[in-house]
Amino acid sequence: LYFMNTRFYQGRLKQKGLKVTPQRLAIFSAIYELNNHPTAEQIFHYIRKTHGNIALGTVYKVLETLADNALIKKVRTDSDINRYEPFQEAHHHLFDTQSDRIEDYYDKELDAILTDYFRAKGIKDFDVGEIRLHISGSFKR
Amino acid sequence: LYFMNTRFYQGRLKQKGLKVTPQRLAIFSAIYELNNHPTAEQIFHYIRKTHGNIALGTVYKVLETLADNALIKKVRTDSDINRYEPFQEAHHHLFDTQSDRIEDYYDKELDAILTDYFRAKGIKDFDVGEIRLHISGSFKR
DNA sequence: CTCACTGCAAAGGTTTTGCAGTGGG
DNA sequence: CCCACTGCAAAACCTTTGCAGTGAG
Repeated sequence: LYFMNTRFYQGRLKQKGLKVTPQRLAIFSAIYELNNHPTAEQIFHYIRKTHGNIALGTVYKVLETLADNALIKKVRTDSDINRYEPFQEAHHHLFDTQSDRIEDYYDKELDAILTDYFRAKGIKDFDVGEIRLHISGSFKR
Repeated sequence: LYFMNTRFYQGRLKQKGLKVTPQRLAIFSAIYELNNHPTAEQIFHYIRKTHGNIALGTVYKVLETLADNALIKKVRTDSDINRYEPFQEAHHHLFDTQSDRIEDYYDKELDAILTDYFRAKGIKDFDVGEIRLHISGSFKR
């Protein structure tokens, strides 16, 4: 997989005119590697193992930079801690009511239904941009 | 309207076995009166006008109590401040990308489409509970 | 070389907690 | 009357900011 390769991250950063630093590479790749909507703290600890002395403040700054450049996305949850995910094509989220687990949910058919529905019906006084489903429930074990 | 009446709030609190205090009545009713997903701070200031010396800590404690008892609901936004709304039948939210405005969106037809869709198709390894749409876009002026 | 980025520590803003005092049932 | 609730202040928590030093381009 291409995103396992450092060049992937270097390329994405350069495309946006951002400097390629070890910290940015580590944080950017950690979000792909952890792959479960990690918090800043989780990314910080994950990186500490391999990147001795990175600062938590740096993690926050890099996350903000990456989000501002549409390389990652902030995910808000019902708890008060922000989580992060790769910036990828539009998708929905499954939230487990019993734990803090979040999974991505892709469904082209559903997206088509929603797009058609809102295109036909519209919403009074509102221009619809992005539609995301927040689906809460429980994962079967 | 019934919710303009103090008895409405007294009744809801008693149903849940909660003590009826002036602070709880003020906070509970403020959420209905403000009617725009207020923050704890906004509720606090609104109540101060009529309730001299209520404490902000009390506002937070009462909001938690009301939410725990399904009398109100926390609404998480893209900012880091929690907002609150009456607990009412399932609905969706319109988020203005340009401001912090949030509006409720009710649509029985849409809900029927979604319910049918997920009942028929299901989601692998997941029991669907509530589905809420997070619709971002902009309000027409 | 230079300016953007990092590390560190301090500050900021929201929410929670502890505890003595009060009042609702 | 008693225990749950309130007020107040301090603390906790996540996140942001300031600044001197570093390193990517």
